[in-house]
Amino acid sequence: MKAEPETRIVKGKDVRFSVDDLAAMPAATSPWDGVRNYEARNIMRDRMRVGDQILFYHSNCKEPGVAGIAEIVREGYPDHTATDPSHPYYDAKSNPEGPPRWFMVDVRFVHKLSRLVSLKELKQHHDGKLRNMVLLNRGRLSVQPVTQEEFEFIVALGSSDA
DNA sequence: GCCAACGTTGGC
DNA sequence: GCCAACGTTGGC
Repeated sequence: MKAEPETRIVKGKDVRFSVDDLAAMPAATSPWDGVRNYEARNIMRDRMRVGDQILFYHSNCKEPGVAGIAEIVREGYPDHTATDPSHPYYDAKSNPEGPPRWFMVDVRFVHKLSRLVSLKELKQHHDGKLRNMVLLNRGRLSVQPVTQEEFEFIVALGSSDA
């Protein structure tokens, strides 16, 4: 799951959200709101289960890469920020009276990796263990599937010295 | 700030 | 249902 760790102002509000920001939340837990892509939404709505772990990826920043691990603590439910006109992620096409268009999950901080596993480093394994990784083959999707093998490989990288 | 990749919109 | 125009993502 991708989030932007550096300050970015949308509609007057800072939408920055880093792995440290998650850790600092009450109960180290936060809704993953603001996803406005149907494929990403479907993954949150239909595939994520309580207890699943996710890689917390920092995007659109100085050093993009996997920064930590979180886990799903609440399964897909409507993203109410879509129908709040004052919210940075307001979606004018979402009808508060109709069926919800956008969904979110709640995630809880698990731990940071000992070191950030940068996109640059991930790319070094594009011909190897990360051959099929969606992040490298497709990019541009803010919630995307990761295989068990990819997950373990990246966590192992982030647990060792560079 | 640039721009490639790619998702969405909307006319036809 | 096609596809050109447009908007967004996100690395660099």
